Amino acid sequence: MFALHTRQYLLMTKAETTRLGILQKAFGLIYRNGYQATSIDDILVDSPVTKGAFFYHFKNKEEMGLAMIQEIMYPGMYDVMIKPLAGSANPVQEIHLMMTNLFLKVPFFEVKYGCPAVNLIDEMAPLNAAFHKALGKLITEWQQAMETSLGNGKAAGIVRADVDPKQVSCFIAAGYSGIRNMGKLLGTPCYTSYLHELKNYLTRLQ
Amino acid sequence: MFALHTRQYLLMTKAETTRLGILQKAFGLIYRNGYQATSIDDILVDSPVTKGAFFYHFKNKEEMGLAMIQEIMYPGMYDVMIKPLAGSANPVQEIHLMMTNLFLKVPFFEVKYGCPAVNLIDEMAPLNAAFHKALGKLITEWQQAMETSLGNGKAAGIVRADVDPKQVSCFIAAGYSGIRNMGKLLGTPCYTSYLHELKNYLTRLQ
DNA sequence: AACTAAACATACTAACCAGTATGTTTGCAT
DNA sequence: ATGCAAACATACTGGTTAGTATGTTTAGTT
Repeated sequence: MFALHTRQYLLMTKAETTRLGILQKAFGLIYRNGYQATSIDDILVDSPVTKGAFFYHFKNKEEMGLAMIQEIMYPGMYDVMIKPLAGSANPVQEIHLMMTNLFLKVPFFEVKYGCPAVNLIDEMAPLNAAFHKALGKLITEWQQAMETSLGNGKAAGIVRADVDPKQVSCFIAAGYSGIRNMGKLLGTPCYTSYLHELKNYLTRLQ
Repeated sequence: MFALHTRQYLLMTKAETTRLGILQKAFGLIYRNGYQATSIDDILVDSPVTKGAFFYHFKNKEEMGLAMIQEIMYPGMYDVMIKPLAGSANPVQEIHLMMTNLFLKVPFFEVKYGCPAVNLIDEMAPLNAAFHKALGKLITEWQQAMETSLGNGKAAGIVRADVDPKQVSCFIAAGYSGIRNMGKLLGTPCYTSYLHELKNYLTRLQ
C-alpha cells in the first residue's frame, strides 16, 4: 500500500523525484504526529531537500498537504479499500476480506497510530474547507463502493431484501473508523474482536 | 452535560473558581481546535485570568490537559454514557436510548467538531503516555458498562445466549467513535442513518 | 559555447509558543 | 493592625514556526 502510482523512479525527472520524496516523507510524519504538529523543518530534517526546494514545489504547507492526500493517500487507499470490492460475487464475503486485509496485511499501518485518513479527518475536516473536501471524496467513494457491492448482493439474492445498502455501508465505515481510533488505546486485540463481530453482523445480512 | 460536578460556584473559593474557569475555557477551545493547536495564550484571551494565574494553578500545559480530562470530561461523559446503563432492565433498549440522547440531546456537541473524547484519543493517545492512560480509563469504563448491561440481558433471557458481551460492546463503541469522525464530513444525516442501523443490529441480538 | 529558465540552496524575519523571573495584591489567622 | 502565605499580575526569554529574499547551480535548447 501507498506504493508509487506515478511513473517509476527511473522514468521520473529529478524534480518529480524530489517532489514525491517530500510528499512521502510528509506522509510518514503526519501519519504519526498529525498535520499541524509536523513542521516543514521536520519534513526536511535528514533529507537532501532544502527549504528552497520545498517552496519551489509547493506554494505553502496547505498546498503540500492537499497534494499528499490526492497523490499519496488516495491512490493507496483505492488499491486496498475500493478496488477489491469491484465486481465482487459475494459482497458479505468481500467486505469482510477487504477489512481483514486492511487491518492485518497492510505493513505500513501501526495500531498505535491508527489510519492516516481517519486521523486527518479528525484533525483537519473541521478546520479547513479544502481538506474537508479532499477527505470527503476519500470516504464517500469507499462508502459508494460498499453500497454498490451490497446492492449487487441484493440483486443476486445473496443479501436480504430489507437491507438498506446506504445505511449499512455507513454503519460499516463508522465501525472501521472507530476501531482505528480505539486501537490507539487498546491495541491489536480489539482489531480481532472487531473483525469477529463484523463477521457476525455481515452474516445476519444474508 | 459537562456541567459542574464540583461544588457550586457560590460555595467555591475564588481560587477554585479561577481554576475551573481555566479548565472550562480550555475544554471549549481544545474541543474545537485540538490540544496541540490550542495555545495557553488562546485560553487566556478574553478572560480575566492571566498567565501568572495559569501557571500558579498548573505546573504546565500537560498537567492542565490531564486535569481537564479528569475534572471536566470524565464527569460529563459519566452522566450521559455510563449512568443511564446502570440497573437497566433491557440493555438493547437502554443502549439505543443512551446513543440517541448522546447524538441528539447533548447541546454542547456540534457535528462539525465530533466528540471531545474521540478527538483527544485520536490526537494524543499515540503521543503521550499520561493522556493515553487517562483516556483509556474513559472508554474502558464505558465498554465495561455496556458489557455488564449485555451480560445482565443474557442472564434475564432478553439477549441471545451466543452473544459475546465484550465483543459486542467493543463493536458498538467503535461504531460510536467512528460515526463521530464521519459526522465531521457528512453532517447530521449520517447520525440518524447510523442510529437506524444500530437499532437493527441491536434487535438482532435479542 | 552561450543563453535561459527550471530547480534548487542559504540566510533571514516576524509572529508565536511554553515557560520563567519577579513583582504585587488579596484573604485570613493572630 | 500586622504578618504572611496564597493567589495572582507583568514583563521577559529562548526556541520554534511558516514563509521570504536573494543568491547559485543545473539541464536543456540553440
